[in-house]
Amino acid sequence: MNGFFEGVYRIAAQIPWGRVASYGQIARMLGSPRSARTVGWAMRRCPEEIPWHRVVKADGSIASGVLPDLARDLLLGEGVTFLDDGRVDMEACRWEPEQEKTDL
DNA sequence: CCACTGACTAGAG
DNA sequence: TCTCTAGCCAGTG
Repeated sequence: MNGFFEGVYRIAAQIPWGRVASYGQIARMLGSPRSARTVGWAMRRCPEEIPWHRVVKADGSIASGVLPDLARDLLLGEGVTFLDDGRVDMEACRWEPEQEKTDL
């Protein structure tokens, strides 16, 4: 079973503590910037080894189907900052896999 | 094999 | 600022 979703799991599992990634971002890493839906589809069957709560939408809001309250609680427990709108502060907690934030 | 659906995203009206 | 559409991959009926 070597497909798109396997790469999704691999990347999602690499999300560090206190960081969040968007579906589109993961899709981009896999080489398919438009396959964000497939990423979400793969995450729908996310194994226990996948920190699904660290995967949010591009605007920082928690994806549907997921337990929003649980995800928010987990993220808050990891020190992830939230906006006044109740969305994750992507600008502050965005996971940069290939970027070292050299001079941000 | 064809059509629909899904935890999404970005652009256009 | 909100709503709608098109694109993507994989699975199910």
